[in-house]
This record gives sequence, structure tokens and C-alpha cells, in this order.
Amino acid sequence: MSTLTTRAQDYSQWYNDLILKGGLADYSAVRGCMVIKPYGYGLWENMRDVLDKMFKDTGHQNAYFPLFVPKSLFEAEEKNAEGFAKECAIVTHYRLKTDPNNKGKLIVDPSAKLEEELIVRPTSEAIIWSTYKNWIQSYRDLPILINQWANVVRWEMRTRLFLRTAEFLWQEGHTAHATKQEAIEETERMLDVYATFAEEYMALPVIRGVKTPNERFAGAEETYCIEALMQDGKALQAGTSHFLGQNFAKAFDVKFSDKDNNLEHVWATSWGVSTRLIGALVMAHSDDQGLVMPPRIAPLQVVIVPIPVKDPAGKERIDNKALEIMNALKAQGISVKYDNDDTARPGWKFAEYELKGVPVRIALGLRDLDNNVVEVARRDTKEKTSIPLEGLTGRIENLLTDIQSNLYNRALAFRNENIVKAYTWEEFVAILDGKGGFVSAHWDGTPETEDKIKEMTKATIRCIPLNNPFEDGKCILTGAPSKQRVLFARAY
RNA sequence: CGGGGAGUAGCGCAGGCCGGUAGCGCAUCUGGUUUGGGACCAGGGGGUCGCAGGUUCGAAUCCUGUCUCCCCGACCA
Repeated sequence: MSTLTTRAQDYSQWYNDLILKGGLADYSAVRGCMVIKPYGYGLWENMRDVLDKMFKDTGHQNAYFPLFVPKSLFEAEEKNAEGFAKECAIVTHYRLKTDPNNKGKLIVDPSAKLEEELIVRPTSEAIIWSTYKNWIQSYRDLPILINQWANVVRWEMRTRLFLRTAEFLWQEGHTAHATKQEAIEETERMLDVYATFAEEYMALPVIRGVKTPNERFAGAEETYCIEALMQDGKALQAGTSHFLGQNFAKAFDVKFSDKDNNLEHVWATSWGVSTRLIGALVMAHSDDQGLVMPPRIAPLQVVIVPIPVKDPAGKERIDNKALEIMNALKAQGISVKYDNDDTARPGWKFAEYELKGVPVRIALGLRDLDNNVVEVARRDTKEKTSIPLEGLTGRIENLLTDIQSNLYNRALAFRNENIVKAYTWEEFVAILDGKGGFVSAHWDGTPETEDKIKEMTKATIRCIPLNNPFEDGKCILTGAPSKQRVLFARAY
């Protein structure tokens, strides 16, 4: 019987408890790296499948590039290299040998030192653009619209399950275009794909925006992002899409002949979301009883729990009806598990599936069968109702849809309540130290002020929202004139 | 890298100050009774106490060194 830490007791511990006890992931023998367990991986697979289809529908194809990046390629785009230099794992040797002084132990073979060190990719722009150079000669070769599903390594000082681990899974899109306009359109299109995915599938409301130069991806001209709000009032960047200009084309000398036979550098974008989204999902919807999975990407949507009886005939009646319900739901594309494990009792199962956040639970006993009903419990509100067997499948489908939109609306209401305008510095600090959330405030537009605010409050500018209304005002810190508000928050 | 915490059975912990050959809860196994919100009774199995030295007749316990993990901060998606 595992008890969870509550959010009020210790938010971080609550989060860890949910991940570990909910069966999403486990710590591993490697510092900062985690094991994604089947239930967590199932969630990732669902997210991946939906996103993959959305990428394909917008004209992209998948490919795969190497894990290792020769150092000389890695350093070609200076800003990008600099940005990631501090968190790179480096391969320097390619062989081990038995330690002559300590039998049974291995040491690095000094004679197997690599001519050139290999960087374990923290992102793949370098290896990909060195390849694109060979693929692009003419405007007829463009655009190149490629995505890859991969793992990357960023040697972070401090890690947190899913939110920040040394190795993580993600997808990275890398596109090449003939014109600046087309590349910007691509950047915005993919941001929109991410936002749609977050809102419609993860039930996670996000703010679309652009990053300030301070927060911009190393090597990008413009970084677009979607920002979400967690229940503890901290913001979380859920996805980014970068307009890379011609920076990588210039660094890797990627040129094409346009229709007028002029040689031009190509325009680039890159965009990504990672397993971090799972952390966002957990912190957006879950409660003190455990995880809460949005039906559209839940690893398991419906669980059927029988109420056991000793009488074999009664048991068979329950089994038959449960299987009938399961098959009917499956026929509608709903994922269902009939948990007829008779070594666990129903109460234990109820608690277990609540911990795992399964959206709908159907309980089925003889009492129900005699009345031609089942007991249906929804995870989001924990409401239980008796529902007639007649038309059950349609009701469950509607219920799943309802849970999905309820989760979104709940998260949206919370998010909107927690976007607060600040007019004075005192107010600004009070909001951050109080309930947190996004603070909408004027900023004088300088990196210096942004840094100073970060130093004083730990809050950063999460984004300048797209379609932000212009409004004359004064910078919250310096009082210098400002044309628009930006969103500040403490963030993951 | 700085600050804090922890390594004892699969998990969570006690024991340590005061050295005498390891214990509790959960889980697990067997049998039985149970089953509509984390069942109960009885019996059983499981640990070179993170690692390496040292002190001692004897070390989970004392001393020295070392490794690892977690949390908070600096870095970052």
C-alpha cells in the first residue's frame, strides 16, 4: 500500500512519487538518466504516433542521422557550438582492455585514442547540415522537409525525471528552404502543429510566442515556443520551433542555384518536442490520488474490473459480459483492459488504476448484471454512476470525449486565472512570490534588464505572445518606455 | 561545483551514541477464509548492513578513506 506525497506537502516529491509509483519511469544506474517503463513508454508511443502523423500530413519524412558528431563539424556553427559546449559528452577512445594490474577489470586502452573526438549529439543541426550540403544544388532540391526521432544527450548539472535528464528522447525536424519567407512559414506552421497537439491531445493549454534574444536557441534568428503552466505556478516550455536564417547554410556552405541561376545560401528551420512533454502532462492534470491521463493519449483508456464471486456460474456470467463489453469498445478503437487477475481484490485495483490515471473504470458484478447496468467511474472527477448495458459503448465514447474536454477546460481556467498583469515592481515580486503563474508586464526590451530581473526574482521572460497587443507603458524594473507587455514566470 | 540528506531483504525504514554475529512494516511463497474502495488468520523463504582499509577476541555499530544516489542552488529543453 503505497501512499503518495500530496502536492501541498511537497510538490517535487509528489511529482517524483507519481512518476515512480505510477510506473512511468525509474531511476537508473547512470547518474541523471532514467529508465522509461512500459506504461510511460506507451504514453510516449501514443504521443509520437500522433505527432508523426501530423508531421507526415504537413509534408515531412522521417530519416535518421548518427548519434556522433565529429568535433570539427560540431564547432562549425559557432553560436550553436558555444551554446551547447558546456553540456557535451565526448567520445575520446574506441577500445577498452584488461587492466594488467587488476585482473577482471577494464581500462581505457591508451593506444585507441581517436584522431578526432566525437561529440554525442546534444542536437543534430551540425551533422544534418553537413549532409544537406551534399543533397542540395538546385532550387529543384528544395525544400527538404525531414524529421528524425532520436535520443540526445545534454550533460545537465541537475536532473529531474522527464523534465531534464542527461539523455532524452525527442523528435527534431530540420528543413531547408529556398526563401526566407518559406522558412518562416515552416517555423510557424510547426509551432502551430505543436500547439494543436498540446491542446487537442494532451489537453494542455499553451501560449504561442517568441523568445527574447536571451532565451533564443543558440544559432537561431528567432525562436518560437509554446509555454504551458504547471499546477505549482511554474511555467514550462513544451516545444520550440526555430527560424535559423542562413546561419547553418553559411557555416556548412550549403548553396543552391535559383531559377535565375544565382547562387544563394538556403534558409533553415528546426523544431522539436521531447519526453519532457510527459512531465508537463503529469504536472498539468494529476492530483493527490495519482496520475490523470487525457483519454486521447492515455496508454490505457478503459479498465474493466470484475467483482469476483465464488460461484463458477456467476463468475462465467461476469467474464462473458466483461469480454463482450471489451470487444465492443475495442471495435470502436478504444484501448481496454479486462483485469481478471483473481489474486488482487477489487478495492486494490480501483486504487491502482486511479494511481495510473486510467480515464475510465468499469466495475462489473452480479448485482449490476441483474440490473443490466455497470458501474462507471471517471478519473478526472472521481464521479461514479450506474450506466445501462444498453448503449454502453456510445456512452463510454462520449464520456472519454467529455473527460478530454473537461481536463482541457480545467487546465485552461487555471492557466487564465494565473496570467496576471503587474503595474509596479512590488506587485510584480508579490505575484511571483505568491501564487506564481505568468506575470504580464512591460519590459524595456534590453537583455540587461531581463538579466537583472532574473537575478533578482529568478523569473525569466517566457515569451512575447504572438499577436500581442501593443500598449504604451513603462518597464516594470527600469521605468523606460515600452510598447508591449511580455510574460514573465519562474520556469522548469 | 556549493549546501543538505541517504546507502541495512524486492520496497519503505529501525538498530548505531553504549561493539557480542540483524529486526519491523509492506511485498513474496504455502494453506485456509474472503472479495462492491488498497482483506484476514496461520506457517515459511529471503540480507557478505554501498565499497576498501584500520582498531578489536569480536564491527551494521568506532576510526580513516572512497563510491553512488536523492533533494535545494548555480547551468539548461
